Amino acid sequence: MSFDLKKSMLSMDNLIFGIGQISEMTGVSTRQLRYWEKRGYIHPLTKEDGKARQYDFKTVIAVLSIKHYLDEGYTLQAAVSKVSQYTKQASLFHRFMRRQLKGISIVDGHDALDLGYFDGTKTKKLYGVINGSETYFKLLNPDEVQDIPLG
DNA sequence: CTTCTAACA
DNA sequence: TGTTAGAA
Repeated sequence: MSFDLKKSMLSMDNLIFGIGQISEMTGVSTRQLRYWEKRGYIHPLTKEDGKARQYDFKTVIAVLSIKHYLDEGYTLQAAVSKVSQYTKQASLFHRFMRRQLKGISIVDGHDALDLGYFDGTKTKKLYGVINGSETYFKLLNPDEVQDIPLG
C-alpha cells in the first residue's frame, strides 16, 4: 500500500486511549469523563456494558479543549458549545483541504500548497505560497513549478 | 492494577 | 464532583 499524504497530514487518528490515559493527559477526572459522556458531550468508540471505554485522538483534543474553557471560567455547557463551534469550523477546513490539497511544491523559491486547478480549463493551478510568516496566492501552470515528492 | 456502576458524602 | 464499595 502506498503512503497517503492527506491521510498522514489531515488525520492523526487511529490511536486508541483508555479512560485513565485520557484522564492523566488532560487533567479531567474519570468521574467527569463518564459524566460528560452521560450528558452526551463526549462519545467513546466502544461502550459495552461493564467493559472499558475506548476513545480516539479526536476525543482527547475535545476533552483538552473543554477543559481549557472550563479553566477560563466557562460552564461545562458553554465550554462544550465553544468546542462544538470550533470543531465545526475545523471540520469544514478539513473537508476542504482533504479535497483540494494536491501536494507541496516550490513557488518563488518557497514552499507552497498545491491547491489544484483553478478553473475548468485545467491549465493553471492555485498555489498557496508560504514565505516565513507571510503567505499569498499565485496562479501558475503546473510545469512552471517544482513539485516536492510526497512520502 | 485498572475500569465499571451505583450510591453516598 | 469526589470518593468508595464490590465486581469484572
